[in-house]
Amino acid sequence: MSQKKVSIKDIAQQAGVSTALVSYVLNGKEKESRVGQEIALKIRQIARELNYQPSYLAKSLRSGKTQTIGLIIADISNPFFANIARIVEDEAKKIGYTVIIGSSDETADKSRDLIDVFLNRQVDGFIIVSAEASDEQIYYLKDKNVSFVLLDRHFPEIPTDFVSLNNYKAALDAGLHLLENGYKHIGLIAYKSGLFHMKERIRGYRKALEQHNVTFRPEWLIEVGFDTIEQEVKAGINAMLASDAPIDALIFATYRLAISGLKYINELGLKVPDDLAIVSFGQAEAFDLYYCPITYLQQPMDDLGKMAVSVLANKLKHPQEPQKQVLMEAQLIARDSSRRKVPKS
Amino acid sequence: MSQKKVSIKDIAQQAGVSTALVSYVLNGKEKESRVGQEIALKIRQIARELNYQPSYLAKSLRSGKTQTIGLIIADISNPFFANIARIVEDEAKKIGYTVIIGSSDETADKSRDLIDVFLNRQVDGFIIVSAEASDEQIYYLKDKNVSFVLLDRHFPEIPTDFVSLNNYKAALDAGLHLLENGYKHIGLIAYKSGLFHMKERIRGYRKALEQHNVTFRPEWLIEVGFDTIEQEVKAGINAMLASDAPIDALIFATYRLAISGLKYINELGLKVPDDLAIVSFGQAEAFDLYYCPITYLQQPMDDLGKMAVSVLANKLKHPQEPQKQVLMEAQLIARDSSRRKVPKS
DNA sequence: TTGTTTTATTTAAACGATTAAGCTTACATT
DNA sequence: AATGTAAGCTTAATCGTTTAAATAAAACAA
Repeated sequence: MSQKKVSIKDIAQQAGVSTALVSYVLNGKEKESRVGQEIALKIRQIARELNYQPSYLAKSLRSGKTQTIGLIIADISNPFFANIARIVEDEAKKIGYTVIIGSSDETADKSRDLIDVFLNRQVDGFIIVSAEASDEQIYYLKDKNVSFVLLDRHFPEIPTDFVSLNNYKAALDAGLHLLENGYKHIGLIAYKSGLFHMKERIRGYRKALEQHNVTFRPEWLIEVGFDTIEQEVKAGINAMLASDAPIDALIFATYRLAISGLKYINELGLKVPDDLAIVSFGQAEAFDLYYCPITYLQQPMDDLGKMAVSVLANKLKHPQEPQKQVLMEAQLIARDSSRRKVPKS
Repeated sequence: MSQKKVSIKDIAQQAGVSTALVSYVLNGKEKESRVGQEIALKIRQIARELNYQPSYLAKSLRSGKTQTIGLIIADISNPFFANIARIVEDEAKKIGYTVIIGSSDETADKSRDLIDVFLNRQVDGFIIVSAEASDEQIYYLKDKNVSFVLLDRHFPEIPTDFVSLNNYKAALDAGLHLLENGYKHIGLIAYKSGLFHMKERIRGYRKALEQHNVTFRPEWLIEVGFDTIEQEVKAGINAMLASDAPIDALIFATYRLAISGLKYINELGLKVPDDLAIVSFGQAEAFDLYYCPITYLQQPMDDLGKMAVSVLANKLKHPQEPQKQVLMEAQLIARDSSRRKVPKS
């Protein structure tokens, strides 16, 4: 960078005053600090002429605030989170915050690393999409008295601010939708996870069956590990189909599971929805492109992102206010993959 | 944040020395600055005990370096760029840099905004995926003597460092692949763009036709505007099919165009590849999921991202070294959507 | 005139680090 | 004894801001 930055000092020199005056004027404190009218005007003028840009570094060092938010998401290669990231970024910029993003890749270790790096960078607060087994980190942050908001996933046993989805209700809706359309043997493929949002999805699914007096079969529920999706999804679908009560409908608890599952369903030559109805969480271009458009639970990404920023911003301004816990509703977008069941001839 | 940060001063106090010594020791300059053995040990010990974390802000203010890279990408909601972002972030972290990401959403205005915000944040350098008509910004940066590397897109008339794809070669390969598999009437859907990478793709496509002595038809080449993809793609495909020489194969110049085009091809009830063979740039889960897996040009995202970071890092260390201009090759992944043409019976 | 306010401005410390330069000792050399 | 020099520290300036406190000058009151 060639042109050495112009500082408050340069302006002061030009105007023939002290740096203090310049600071007062440029921060709009001329009234409180009783700065003269014409000198204020002159300072503003010179600042404009020199194209003065205040140093965030110096400001931050002094104030202890960096106007920076650390966003830790579980997986940036997942379009859902990528979009959330973009929304958070836009929203934060509107209120004068810069966002630094990190992807934990669903591991607690990386997540902890990121938290440390970001704390070192003196972020003012965090928005976090928690990874598996990262609850200890939440305690850590609470302990340090750092402001944060959990997004999309939260820990019911830890009192925190959060913005998340009513996953129970969403899964319940998905199940009821299928049942009402005539499907009785409904499977669910979920992640093997201790995270609450996943458990809630399972709970909702089971509640739907219960409400329609369908007896749950253990082989209908498959929980797969993060790093063995491919194999376990295949094995799971096989088991569901080989059951005494083979499934006629399948719910995927996440977008990624759906992609994996649909690939395999294609391989098997099964026709959606005649052989197997489908509903999935999340949304993806892939769902539109599929020969039979996939019914999905639309998560209000925009609202989730915006709300998270707003809750955090508020928390930063008023640290003592009570915690905000927001649950949003997903919307079921019904399409061909779950259309009313036609009895096989 | 409750526990007030521990500073170099606290350590100095505990050790009963001046802050200078602490700084020397903690920066490994004990030799040059002739610090006593045991006092050095003691300082290190105390630093560890107090869990000292240096303040980036103070360091940066002093040094003028923030160890931060600004990454400006054209569109974070595009999985290709989202992945690039992730790779850049990981790679940068390895060498001690933090990345702040901004999405220009393919507009020069937002891109300029981001550059200003990031400059204000004193990023050490930029990695930029340029938006349309943003060449003036590149001059601006050059003028300011800011270090940057262009990624994926560059301006041939402006001498800069860049890491990009051999788009000409990639498109040529795509065309030749189709021609060699028996397709003669090949269309291309591209963006209406002044950007070089897009022009190169078109040039490569036309070169392929030329090499096989296929006379190019104007209606085979459709260039659509960013914000009218849907309609123009439809109209374009219609025109290509209604031609005197209707197309039997279609190349999409980007992933997003492919998604849009394939949806419409589905609507039309055309069968891939029997009615229409397909090759697309970019890669997407959607391509795998399609009933007929789509042939695509695999961009070496990993290498692109890593190389960009490495070129920038080098530039930051040795600003005077000659510019690095890297062109990488895409790999054609042949799948069913472009399999050898079977003459219609 | 003297004292009290009010107004306008400057001084200087602080944020947390880095680093050139200066200051003591101790010891070796002449 | 005088001088040189190396070792081991400390001092203080600096990066660019903010802001409490001090100061100076002007305005007003008694």
